[in-house]
Parts: sequence; C-alpha cells; structure tokens
Amino acid sequence: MSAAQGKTGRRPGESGAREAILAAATAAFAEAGYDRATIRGIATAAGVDPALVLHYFGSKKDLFEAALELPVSPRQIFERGVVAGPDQLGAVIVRTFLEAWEPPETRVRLMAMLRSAMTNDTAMAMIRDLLVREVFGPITQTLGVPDAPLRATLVGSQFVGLAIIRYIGRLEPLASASIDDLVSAIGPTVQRYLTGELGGGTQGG
Amino acid sequence: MSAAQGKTGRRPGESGAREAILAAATAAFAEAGYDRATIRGIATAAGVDPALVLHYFGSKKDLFEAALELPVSPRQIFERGVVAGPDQLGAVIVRTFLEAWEPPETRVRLMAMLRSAMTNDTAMAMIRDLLVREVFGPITQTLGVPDAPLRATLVGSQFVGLAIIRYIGRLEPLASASIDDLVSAIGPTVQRYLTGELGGGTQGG
DNA sequence: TGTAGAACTCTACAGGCGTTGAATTCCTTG
DNA sequence: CAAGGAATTCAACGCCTGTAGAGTTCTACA
Repeated sequence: MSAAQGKTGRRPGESGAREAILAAATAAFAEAGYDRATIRGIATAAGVDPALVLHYFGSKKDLFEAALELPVSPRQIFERGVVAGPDQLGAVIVRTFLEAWEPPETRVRLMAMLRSAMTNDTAMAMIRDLLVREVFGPITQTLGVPDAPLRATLVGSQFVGLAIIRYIGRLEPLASASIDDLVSAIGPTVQRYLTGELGGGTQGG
Repeated sequence: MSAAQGKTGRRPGESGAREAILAAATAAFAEAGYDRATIRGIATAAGVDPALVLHYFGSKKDLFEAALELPVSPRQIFERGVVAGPDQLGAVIVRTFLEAWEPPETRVRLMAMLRSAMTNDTAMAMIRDLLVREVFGPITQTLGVPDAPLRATLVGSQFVGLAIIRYIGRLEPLASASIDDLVSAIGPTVQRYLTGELGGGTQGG
C-alpha cells in the first residue's frame, strides 16, 4: 500500500485516514448493516470529512465492497477438514468455522456481511457467490456424490443459523458456549450432512 | 385501487383501507426489512395517502408491530412434536416448522421479522421473546434436562439458518427441496439436539 | 523557492424520510 | 336537508441522506 504510492502529496501513501475510514466503515456496516450505516457517521467515526470518504471510495456501494474484503479465505475451512480425514470432517469444520469468528476484525466483517445480506441484494449476492465458490464448490467436488449440493447448503444453513444466534442475536446459552462444547454439539450434525445418510432418518408427519 | 370499497362507499368503523395498509406493510417489511420499508411506499402500495397510515397506526414502529402479529402460535410447533412421541420429535418438529412457512401470509410475516431482526433491535427483541416464551420455554420444561436451554438454542440455530437459506437467500438446491426431503435430512439433527448425546460426538481439533 | 499534485474540507444541491395539523370528502344519523 | 363525525387527503416542516464540485492545506520534489 505505501509502496504503491511512491512519492507524492501529503505524507504520500501513509495518511492513515484511508485505513481509518475502512475500519470505521467495517464497524458501522457490522453494527447497523448497509442501509443504516451512513457515510456521515463513518466519516465522523474516522475523524474525517464525509467528502473524503467519497474521494477515496467513490460511492457507498464501493466502500461497502472495499470494507468487506475478507482477510481470510473461507475455502480453508473445508480444506482443513479434508486434511484431518473423513471421520473428523464435521468436528474440524465446525471448529475452524468458530475460530474464524474469533478475531474481532474478521468477526466484524462477517457480521457486516450477514447483517447487510438480509436486506441488501448486493451483499446477499456477495455471500452467495463467496459460499458457492469457496465453500460449497470444494465440498461438492471433494464429496463426489450426486446430492453434494444439497449437503453443502444444509451445512451452510446450520452455520448461518449458528452465526446469527450466537453473534448477532446473542441468545444464551449458545452465545456463551465454549467452542469445544459447540464442536461436540454441532460437529456430528455437519458430519452427517456431509457424509451420512440423509434419507435414513425417522420419517415424521 | 379501492376495489374493496365496492358499492357501499365509506362505512364508519370498517374500511378496507386499514387492512390494505396492513397487508402492504407486511409485504414491504418482508421484502425490504424495517429500515428500507417506507411509509410512503406502503401507502402507495395500499392506494392511500401516507398520512392515513399514520392516522391509523400512529408511527412506523407501531405499524411494524401491528403488521407482524403472528397469525399462528409457534408454541404448537413443539407441542405437536411432543404428542407424536419422543422418537418422532425431530421429524415432526421440522415438518411443522416447514409447513408453517408455506402459507404466503405467514411466510411474509416471518420473513419480515427475520429480515428486520438483523438490523433492528425491536424486531430482534420480538423474535427473542417469542422464541423463549413460545418455543424454548416449553422445550426446556418438557425435556427436564439441565442442558435444555442449550439444546433449545441449537434447534433454533438450525431453524433460523434453514429459513434464511431457503426463503431469504433462496440458495439451491435447498430452496427447492421438498418438505419430505428436508424432514429426512434435518429431522435427525433436531432429534439429536433435543434428546441425543451432545458431548458424545467425535472430537476435533 | 516554486510548483504540482495529493490530501482534505466547505458548501450546497436534490431528494427521500417520518411526521404533523388543518382541510376536505363522504357516510350516517336525526 | 343539516349536522356530526369518521375517513381521507393536502401541504408542509425539519431532518437526514448520498453525492458533487470548488476551494484549501500540505508535502515532496525540481
């Protein structure tokens, strides 16, 4: 980033303002979602004039996309599970998923995506593309079974719900449960969604 | 426009406008969430002046709460499962949950709550109170085990994720999967969350 | 030192928002 | 027909939004 600028302008390349804006934007999107977050609010939080936000990022939509560039690839969530072997698949994936939410910077980004995706088509498309490309795609390829796409979305549904209840709704006791406990509780679910017999459950109705 | 009026014109005490506003509001909240839905838009959809909306409902927040009064009690979702017996618990609950989403009027309300809860504290509190009182409470009491609250929120996480992936994100193939298939796939998960061994899964790390 | 250009701010526009209170239409009732 | 009250509309206020463009400050380099 600083190397790209070279020599120009006021403390070129390292103003700090750009990063402050990005951080404030990510936090605002995470807290309020795309619609409620305002450029003026982000600018104030960053100690900067609102016009500067647009000067750097062009528009609110572009700022949103810039603020939500994931620092980690979600693909490794599944890849780590594959490495651990088929029996550990569910547990390792759940653990990796939960640990990915631990760093505040990541959590804030994921919360922003989740919150915004509920009412913003752009955000929802981002999540869908991301999941399909980085998570569901690898799962589907690796499993090599015909109903792999359904299995992948089932896993996705459990993870999305887990994230919402734990991090956004903060419903107890799930919100405060330890990662170990959740791995024990949810790991077998994911394990079964990926490798188990989906049609063999007890029929109801 | 005002086809509901018909020949009788305006009857004091009962006009179709109120219901039209409620329907339009519910649809708007379901489609856009609380923040994005606008009173002006709702009024236009209902073929009515914006001021009339406020005249009837006082404020946007009150309108939201009026529009989201659930037509069915979610309590029966669990009660039907209890009646069916402990072995059928998961399957019956999943089926009842999915069938509850089928009627368009109910679906629209549930989508509105879900969408709005992501960025609106009032909506989130409504959902939390509703779940705790109508679903988690009965589950906790009936199960009579010490970790019942955790089990209840685990079930909640799976259901919230299912609803979001299937009805809001519309991710395939889960979005188009039949109720029977989903009962087979998710029923055992719920069954285990409620009555199974939570700590006995494969450990991962 | 002069100047180019980046970093940053000021001011303003145009539009949408929730909300308000007075004015108007319309039906019912006496 | 006249009065009363409910149903509904009109017009406007004040606020906030995203955005645009001109203007200002500052730093790096010739």
